[in-house]
Amino acid sequence: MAGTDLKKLARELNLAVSTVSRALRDSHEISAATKARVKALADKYGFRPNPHASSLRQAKSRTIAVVVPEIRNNFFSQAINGIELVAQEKGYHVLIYLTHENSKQEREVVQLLQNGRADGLLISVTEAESYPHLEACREAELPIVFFDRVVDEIDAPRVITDEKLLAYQTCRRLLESGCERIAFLTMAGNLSISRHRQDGYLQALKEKGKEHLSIIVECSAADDHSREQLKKILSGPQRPDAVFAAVEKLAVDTYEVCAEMELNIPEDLCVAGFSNLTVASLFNPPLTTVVQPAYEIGKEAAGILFRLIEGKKLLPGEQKRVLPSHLEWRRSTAR
Amino acid sequence: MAGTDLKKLARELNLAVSTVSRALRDSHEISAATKARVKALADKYGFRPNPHASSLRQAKSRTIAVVVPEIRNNFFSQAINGIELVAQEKGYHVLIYLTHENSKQEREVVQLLQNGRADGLLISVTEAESYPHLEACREAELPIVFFDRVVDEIDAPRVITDEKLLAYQTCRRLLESGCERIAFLTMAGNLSISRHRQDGYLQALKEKGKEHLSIIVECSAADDHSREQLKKILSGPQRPDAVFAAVEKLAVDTYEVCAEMELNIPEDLCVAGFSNLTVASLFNPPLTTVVQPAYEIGKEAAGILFRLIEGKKLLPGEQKRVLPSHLEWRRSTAR
DNA sequence: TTTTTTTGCGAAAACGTTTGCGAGCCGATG
DNA sequence: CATCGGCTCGCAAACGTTTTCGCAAAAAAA
Repeated sequence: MAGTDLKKLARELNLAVSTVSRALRDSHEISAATKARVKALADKYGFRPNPHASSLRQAKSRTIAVVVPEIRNNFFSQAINGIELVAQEKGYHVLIYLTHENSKQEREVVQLLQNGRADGLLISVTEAESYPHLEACREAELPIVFFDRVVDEIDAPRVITDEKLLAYQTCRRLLESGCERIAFLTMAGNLSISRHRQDGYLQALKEKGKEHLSIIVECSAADDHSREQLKKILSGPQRPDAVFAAVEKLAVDTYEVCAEMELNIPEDLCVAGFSNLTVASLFNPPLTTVVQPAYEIGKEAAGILFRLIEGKKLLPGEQKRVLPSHLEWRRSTAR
Repeated sequence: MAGTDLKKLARELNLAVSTVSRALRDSHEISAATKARVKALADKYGFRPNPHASSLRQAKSRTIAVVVPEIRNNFFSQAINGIELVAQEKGYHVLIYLTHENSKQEREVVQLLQNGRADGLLISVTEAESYPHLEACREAELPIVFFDRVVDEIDAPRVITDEKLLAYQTCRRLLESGCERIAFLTMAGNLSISRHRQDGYLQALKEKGKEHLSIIVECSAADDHSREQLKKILSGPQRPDAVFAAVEKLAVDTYEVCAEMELNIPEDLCVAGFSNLTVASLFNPPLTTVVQPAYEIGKEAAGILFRLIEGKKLLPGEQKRVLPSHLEWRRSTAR
């Protein structure tokens, strides 16, 4: 019922408000008999303590916030799935904020969390020159855990993947199967993930002595821009014979551009990329992907955040957790 | 800063707490001069009013809750995208709850919202015999708006699509292009969307006088079960020559089962289905889909919810809003 | 001038919980 | 018998806002 509060219960039971409160929270200083009486009535009315009053009094919200660039992205939606699972187990609530790759929005949103709205923050950052809002969280003693897109300068636990390794392995295999000119497609790029993946790409080239053949294509977040970029590259004089996409969207864009330009994958162009598309194997041709354990990342990050919130010591490996991705080699890279 | 509250500001400015509060909220009874003084200091400290105190006092949380069966589903993640956009514009926060198609969880989660944690609820329900928790919301005067999966018995605004029409059109076109035995794949079924889509399917069959050839396959939510079901149907004596999937997952399952059974789409089996996969055109073969305007549904539903929250009158069409889907006819249904 | 209105601000009560402390009561212990 | 300690429970103070009311002083009207 809407209008039930402790006062009403207390009146009806001839008890003090404090007694009712304690009874409901199973305090040891309340007799079993009254506990039963209280709980019975509370049940009857379907009483739920007002969360704002509780949060105000206890200075904790039983709520965590998740900030991600976007949600129409399998990686993030899977991660959120993991996060929500853990949160629900813990009896916590989950606030979601989307920044749409806009660092100003990210700043504003994070500011809103400072004053107790959330007990902790899980964030996959968007690109920016600096992150004062995250520093502010540290000062406000709001626990943060990064996942996937981290910022190195800020001292907070992070859950990431061995992306550099997998970028390296993927590119090496491309080279070994005969690709000569691999283009690396990346989002505008000072992001941790872009850097790491690019490092892996370059390492593979270097190892094969083909560093001078590197082609790095920076695509902006704008929808059409990346396709225009791609078209230019693919119709240029020295067309690459493979592309390695740092993010899912760019792999998909490549397929679309190839269709438009009537290029055949993999004959004319091998395509591989980081992606959590569960349907990559249904593509024409099936798309070679590096898939990250998004769900596990979410669970892991949430788990660490809760340990922080509960003031527990972090386990040795938890300050920087690296989860293994894996490579699904499919026909889009068959030479 | 963490420890800034009205009291601190008031002390430092030689003002009363109430004056500071009013100044920050641009009350007309505060002079421009003091407003400026107050705001300057508040800015300096980066003061944010404690949301729990505000919510407690004002009996509103500036938060809405979104309850969906799952998030690893393009329809829902796109819808959430739209919802979040509107909410952020309005300065509202968004709580997310996943029910994983579990009606008990849905009930529990919705109970938690009763006591002011959220000012409104956007829900796409999971199947259940009854929905007492939603009735309770109405009694608690918590505004609800349904989207996509609605429950007819409950009197609340709903945003849906013309799914029956599109199911009908799709099946008709399948029949007209020569399919004889169309199987309708659906999730366990008393859900509004299942019923409506099935109605469209049956209507098409009836119109062509083939109602007796209907094949309705109820697949459970369990992952493997639906594939087993499919295999049985497709290896039976009277194999269907087309399937129409009521939900995305079943269309994908069909592709996988066909691959396993070495059935060719569309030669051996036409496939179509409701789906918001943006990459359906990249499938092998490109998948014919009925795509719903998920993003717009989210925006629309959120808009209506806010009108409810703000106590405004609903516009005539808003009690039941039907948005148009559209059919993307592709090679998976080419005969 | 006096009266009324307006302007700007302060004191204090609320919102619904949780919690420190103290009070009464009981049985047990000295 | 006096004291003590353990059980239950009530009183009241918090938590940080918002808001009602009231009160002066200044401005306007008389």
